[in-house]
Amino acid sequence: MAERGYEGASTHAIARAAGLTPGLVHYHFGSKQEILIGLVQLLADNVRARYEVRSGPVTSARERVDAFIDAHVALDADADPNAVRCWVMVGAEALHQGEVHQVYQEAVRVELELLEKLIRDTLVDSGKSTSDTRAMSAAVFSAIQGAYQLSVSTDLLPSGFASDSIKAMTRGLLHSTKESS
Amino acid sequence: MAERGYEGASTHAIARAAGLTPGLVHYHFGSKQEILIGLVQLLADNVRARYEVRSGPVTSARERVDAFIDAHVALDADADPNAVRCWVMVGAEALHQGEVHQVYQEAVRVELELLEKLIRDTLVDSGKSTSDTRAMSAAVFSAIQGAYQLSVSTDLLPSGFASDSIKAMTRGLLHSTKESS
Amino acid sequence: MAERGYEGASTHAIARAAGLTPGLVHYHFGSKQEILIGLVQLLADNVRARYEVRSGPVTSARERVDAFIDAHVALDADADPNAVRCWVMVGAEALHQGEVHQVYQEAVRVELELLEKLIRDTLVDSGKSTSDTRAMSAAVFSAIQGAYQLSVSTDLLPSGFASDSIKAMTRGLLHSTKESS
Amino acid sequence: MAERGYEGASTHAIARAAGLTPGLVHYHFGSKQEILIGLVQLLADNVRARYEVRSGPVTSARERVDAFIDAHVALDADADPNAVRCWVMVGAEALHQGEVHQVYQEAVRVELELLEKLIRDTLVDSGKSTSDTRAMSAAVFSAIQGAYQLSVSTDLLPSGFASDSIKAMTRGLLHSTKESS
DNA sequence: CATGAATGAGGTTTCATTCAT
DNA sequence: AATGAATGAAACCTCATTCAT
Repeated sequence: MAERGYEGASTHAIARAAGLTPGLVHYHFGSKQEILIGLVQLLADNVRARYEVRSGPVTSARERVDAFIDAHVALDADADPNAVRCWVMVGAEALHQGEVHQVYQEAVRVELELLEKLIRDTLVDSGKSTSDTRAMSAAVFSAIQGAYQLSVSTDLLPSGFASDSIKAMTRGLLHSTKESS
Repeated sequence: MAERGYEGASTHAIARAAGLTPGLVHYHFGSKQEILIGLVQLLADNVRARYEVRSGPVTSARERVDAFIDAHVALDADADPNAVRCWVMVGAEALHQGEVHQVYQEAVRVELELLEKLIRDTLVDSGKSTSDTRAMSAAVFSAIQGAYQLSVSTDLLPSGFASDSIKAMTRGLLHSTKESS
Repeated sequence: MAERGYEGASTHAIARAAGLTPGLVHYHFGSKQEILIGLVQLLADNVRARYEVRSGPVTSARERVDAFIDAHVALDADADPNAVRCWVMVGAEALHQGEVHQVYQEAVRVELELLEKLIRDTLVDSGKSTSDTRAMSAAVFSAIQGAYQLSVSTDLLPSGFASDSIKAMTRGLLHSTKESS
Repeated sequence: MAERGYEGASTHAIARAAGLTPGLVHYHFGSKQEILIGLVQLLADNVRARYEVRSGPVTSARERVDAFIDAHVALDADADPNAVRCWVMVGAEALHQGEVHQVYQEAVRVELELLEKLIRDTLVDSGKSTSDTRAMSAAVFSAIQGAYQLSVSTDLLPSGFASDSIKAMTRGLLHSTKESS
C-alpha cells in the first residue's frame, strides 16, 4: 500500500508480499478495509513508541516537544521510510472511507492531545499564556503532516529538513506567545 | 474525485456528473490520469488567482505573506470546499503515479518559490538574516499542506482555525530570526 | 491493415494514414468492410496487371505459366511487400465475413480459371492428358497462396525462394502427367 | 475463434462456450493472446499425432512423405474441420502479433524439418540429388498451407481434392529431381 | 465535399471475496 | 489454519459510425 496506494495494492499482491495465499488473508482480516485499519493502528503504535524512547531521557516539557517532533519526522535508524508514505495514503483514504476516517481521526486526536499537553506544560514553565494551546498544537501538528506530504510527493525538500525547521518554527511560536496575565 | 477519491471516481460517473457520455470524456482526455493532471493545473491556477486578488491591495512584503497564507487556507466566499479535498487526493496519488508526481511537484515548486521570495523580502525589510529562507518557506508551506490534510480527514480542527494559527506561527518564525550580520 | 490486421486498423488510423478525416472515410466508403472489399479488388487488379506485363513478351503457353507464377510471387521492382500481407489478411477475414468471402472467392476464381487455361494449353502443346487440369491448377495456386502465408508469418523461407521452387514443382507436375490417349 | 476469428471471439463468448465464467478464463490464461498461443500448441500437437498414426504402419520414406501430407490435409474420421480454419486464423494473427509469430514459426519449423528429412530419405533411397531438399520441402509445405487457405476461404476446391493433388505434385517434384552425382 | 465532436455499445482485464476441500 | 480455483461485477478504454456545421 505504501508503494502502490490502497487501490493499487490488490489483496493477491498483499498476500504474495506476505508469503500468504489470498484465502488466508480474508480468513484473518475479513475485508481489505480491515487491513488498512490494522495498518493505521500499527502506524500509531510505532510513532508512539518512538516518542516514548525519545522523551524518556529528557526532563523539561520544552525538550519533550522536540522529542515529539523528532518522533514524527526525524530520519534515524528506527525510521521506516514506508511509514510516511502510509500516513499520507491513509489520510487520503480517510477522505472517503467512513471507517478509516474514524480510526485515522482517533489516532490524530491522541497525538494532538499529547502535543497540546506538552505545549501547555512548556508555556506554564515559562510563564506564558495557555489560552491558545489548542490552535498552537494544531498548527505544529499540521506542519508535521504537511512535511510528510511534501517529503514523499515531491523531491523539493532537502532530506531531513523537517526536523530542524519545524522545531525552529515551534520555538518561534512558543517564544512569541504573550506573558500569562 | 473530491468526494470518492481518484479510484472511486469511475470515468462513467465523471462523465455523468459532467453531463457527458463516457466516450466523449476519453475523446478529450485520452486517459483517466490526464483528467487528474488537468485537475492539478486547475487547482494551481485557482490558488494563484486567489493570491493575486489578495496581494493586489497590499503594499508590504509582510502583508503579502499573510495574503499567501490566506489564499491557501482562508474560508471565504471564493473558497471551494472541494479544492482542499482535491489537493489531499492529488498529493496521495503523486505517491505512486509518476506523471502526477511531476505536475504536483511543479505546482508545489512554483508556490514554494513565491513564498520564499515573500519571506526573503519581509526579512530584508526588517533587517533580518535571509540565510534560512528555503527551510522557512518549506516549513510554512508544510503547515498549509498539513492543515489541508487534517481539515478534511478529521473533524478535530475548529473551522477556519488554520488561517490565524498559521499566520501566528509564521509571525513567530519571522520574528525570532536573528538580525542580519 | 497490412501492418496491424483488419481489426487492428481503426478507421481513425486509416483516415490519418491517408491524410483524411474520419468523417470523410465514411462519406466515401459507408463502412469499414467496404474498405476491405475495395482493397481486395485493388489487390486483384494489381496482380492481374503484373501478369499482363510478364506474359506480353512470351509466346508459349509453358512460359505463360511461369509468368503467372512470377506475377504472384516474384520479388521485383514492382512488387509491393504489403500486398502479400494483405492477401493473407483478406484470406483470414474471408473465413467469417460473408461479403469478403464472396469477393475473395471471385478474385481467386478468376485467377484459377486463367491458370487452368494456361496449364491446359501447355499440356495440349506437349500432347499430354488434360483430364486433371482443375486439380493441377488448384495445387499450383495452393502453393502460391501457401508461400504467401509462410513468407509473411515466418522467417523460415529464404527470400525469393518461392519463384524458383514453385516453378520447379509445377514443371515436375506437368512433366509427370501421362500422355494423352 | 475458428468461427468468428480472433477478434470476433470475445473472451466472454469463449468463456460461455467453454461453460466457464469470464473471470476464470483470465485466471488460467492471463490474456486473450495466451489462449491463442495455447491453441497453436494444441494444433501442432494434434497434427503431429495424426502423422504418428499414419507413419506407424509404413516402412518406406516415400510412404512417409504421403503420410505427412495426409496427416495435414486428409479428411478422415479424426480430422477436425475447425483445425484448418484455426491454422488460417493463426497464420493471419502471426502477421502482427509478435508472440504469436514466434510460436507459429516454431510450429512450422518443426514440421518443415520433419518434411525435409522425409524428402531427403526418399531421394537417397532412389539415388537422387539431395541438394535442394530445403526448397522442395518448403514448396510442398506451402502447397499444404495454401490448400488450407483456399479450402476454408472459398468453395472452389472439390472437397478432399488436396490430398491427391498435393501428393501427385510432390511425386512429380521428387521424380523430376536429377540423379545424384 | 469536408470536418471532427459526439455517441454508446462492447471489448479485455482486474479484483475483492467466497468456499469446497 | 490453509489453499487456490472460482465468481461476476465493474473498471478503463476503443471504436465504427453519425451528424450538425
